[in-house]
Amino acid sequence: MRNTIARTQILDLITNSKTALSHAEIEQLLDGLCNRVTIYRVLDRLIDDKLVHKIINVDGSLKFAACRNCSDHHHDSHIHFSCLNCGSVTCLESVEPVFKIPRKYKVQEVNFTVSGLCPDCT
Amino acid sequence: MRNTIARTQILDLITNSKTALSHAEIEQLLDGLCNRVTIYRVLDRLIDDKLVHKIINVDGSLKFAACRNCSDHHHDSHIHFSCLNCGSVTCLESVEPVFKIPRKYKVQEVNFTVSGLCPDCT
DNA sequence: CATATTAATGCAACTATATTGCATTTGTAA
DNA sequence: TTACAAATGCAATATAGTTGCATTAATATG
Ligand SMILES: [Mn+2]
Ligand SMILES: [Mn+2]
Ligand SMILES: [Zn+2]
Ligand SMILES: [Zn+2]
Repeated sequence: MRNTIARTQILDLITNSKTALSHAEIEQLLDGLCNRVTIYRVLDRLIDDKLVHKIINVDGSLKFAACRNCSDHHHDSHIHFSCLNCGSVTCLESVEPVFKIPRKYKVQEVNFTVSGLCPDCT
Repeated sequence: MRNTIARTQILDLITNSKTALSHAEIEQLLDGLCNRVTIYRVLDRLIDDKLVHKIINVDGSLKFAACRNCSDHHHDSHIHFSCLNCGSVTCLESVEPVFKIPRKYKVQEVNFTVSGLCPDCT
């Protein structure tokens, strides 16, 4: 795992962003720093390294956000809020929903997304 | 809204399926009954008509399942279980998660997916 | 510092999935 | 039975992500 310019920049962007970023947004922010294929590959690596987690939006689009306390395995069971107006996706780190599903299902991962209007768009 | 053969067949397939179906699965089951573009359009209409709801899977793929009690508006705030082994997606109609997010967010829709192993794959 | 090793990158081609425009077909109301 | 618009088929197009391979560059080692 090498500390390349692309990796550093992309991780910086994601870490410093208040909201989750899409591949397209990252590409635009990088402004030609690297090829779009490299962005895909760097994102994959950052996820493997537990530095970033992937969010599947309500419209099926993907967003990426920084991980907190995911050193050995991803545990982003928090809710993601997706604004239907501005398209922003925010990690609500402190909100973990409570649910109970039949014992016969073995739960491994969780993806909770709530959509509506964010504070800026209300 | 006309009652065409394609519409009837696709709705039948979805209604009678224990698990949610993807576009590809529907296409295969229909075995050439209609063009794949028609399947996309019929699915859109069925969703508009509140007869079917769309599920965004953990891998970003789409699945379609029959609605229950969604005559005037969709209210599928139940959990969906996505099996990482066989790929099946099941509506857990009775499971509605409890969560509380800051008042400044206006919630409209909800998409909860839990992944792991389904009863058949345990 | 110089060099060797191989991870990472760029590029082009390819794949998979979904959408659009338009001519034709078909369901249904009159 | 006819007229009209909804629905369909088909081809073209769009969008997103993947792959193979030659080249570049990060880092470990002497
Ligand atoms: Mn998150
Ligand atoms: Mn459902
Ligand atoms: Zn917003
Ligand atoms: Zn299964």
